[in-house]
Amino acid sequence: MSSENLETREKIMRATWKLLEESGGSGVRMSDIAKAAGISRQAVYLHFPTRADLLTGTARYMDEVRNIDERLAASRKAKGTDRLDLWVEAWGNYIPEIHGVGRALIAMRDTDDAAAAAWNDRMQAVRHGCEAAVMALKSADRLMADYSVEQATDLLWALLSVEVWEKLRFECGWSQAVYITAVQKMARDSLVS
Amino acid sequence: MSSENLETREKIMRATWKLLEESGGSGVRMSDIAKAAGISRQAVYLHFPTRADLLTGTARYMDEVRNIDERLAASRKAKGTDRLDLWVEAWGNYIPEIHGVGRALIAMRDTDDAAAAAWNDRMQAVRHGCEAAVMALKSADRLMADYSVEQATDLLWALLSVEVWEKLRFECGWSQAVYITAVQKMARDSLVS
DNA sequence: CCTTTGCTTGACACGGTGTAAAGTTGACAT
DNA sequence: ATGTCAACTTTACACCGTGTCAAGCAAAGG
Repeated sequence: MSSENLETREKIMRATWKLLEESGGSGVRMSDIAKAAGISRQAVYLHFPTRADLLTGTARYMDEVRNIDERLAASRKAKGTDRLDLWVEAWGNYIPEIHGVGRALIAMRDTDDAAAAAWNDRMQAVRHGCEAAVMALKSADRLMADYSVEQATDLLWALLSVEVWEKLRFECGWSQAVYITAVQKMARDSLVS
Repeated sequence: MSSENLETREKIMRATWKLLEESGGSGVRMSDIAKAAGISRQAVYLHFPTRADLLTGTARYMDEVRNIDERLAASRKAKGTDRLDLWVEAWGNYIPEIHGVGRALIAMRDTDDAAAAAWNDRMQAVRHGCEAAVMALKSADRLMADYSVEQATDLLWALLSVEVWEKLRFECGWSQAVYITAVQKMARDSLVS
């Protein structure tokens, strides 16, 4: 019952995840999700009061299932330039997995404050990763002279944004592997002295 | 009458422009535009059958008024590295002026094919500018060894995207001047050998 | 004076989100 | 066996923004 409750909640989030992944993050309605989860549309609203709640809930759920913390941990052990490379690789390889939900949240940002807050929150976490990588450079005295830590963090963060990933992967037709190596190189060339 | 016609059309586009600029490109409805233009909502549809038509029409109108071709021409005369710097500056300084309409078109991309096509078309023009700048580097034998012209173009194009500009200017709080110099430097560091 | 053109007014269809209320079903407790 | 509670279903509807439709009005211009 309470377990049934959790199972349904999970079914909804899995359906959301799947549909958003398949569609690239657009054109997925609440009714589509309900149908895919095998329940009524209203049941979805019973578990998630609004669309934004569903999306953020699903995003959290994905982090949990995919164990984001652990996957990003590897880069934390490295020093200096290695850390930058590993960070780019770790986050860059995580983007494709969250892309669908990310795109949906980004699309809602304009009209829905809750969605905007949820996405900003997640991106703030990414920024911390960027900052840590930049700090590692600074500690090794390899940070490009002209930039402050903050500026370098901002640049790296923008370079690693989902939007840039989308452009390169889809509009430019890059493979994921090429994306990773090119962005690693670009980060090195522009941030490491 | 036919001149009255043109005047009304222009009034609509000016209102669209103004409202989108003020709002940052979101939350502007057809009725808001009509009110701002001092006409009825239906009159807007008389001149622009759909929202996408209005946005693309306004974008074209802005190019015309702001004389984009001429402004981007300056960079075309320069050679090698200078050309890259000038191109980044020219386009980078044009972004804030088209940002409102751009944001609105980007927001419609997911649901409206016409909007997507219009925006892609404009971005393709920007890509050509990027390509020309990269070719100039190549001609001067200063293009970073590891990249093909196409790859370098893609990278520069992504770096110069409206989305990156938005992130740095608004989310990171950069000034326009800092944005220009930092992106110029980043482009040089990563594309010039 | 009559037609055409540009606009207004008011009504309405549609799609998607979110709400409200009454009904069904099954688990569990007494 | 009976009653209760929770999860879910069904149906209906409000709201908003886009886009459509039709009738009417006012002014320019033959």
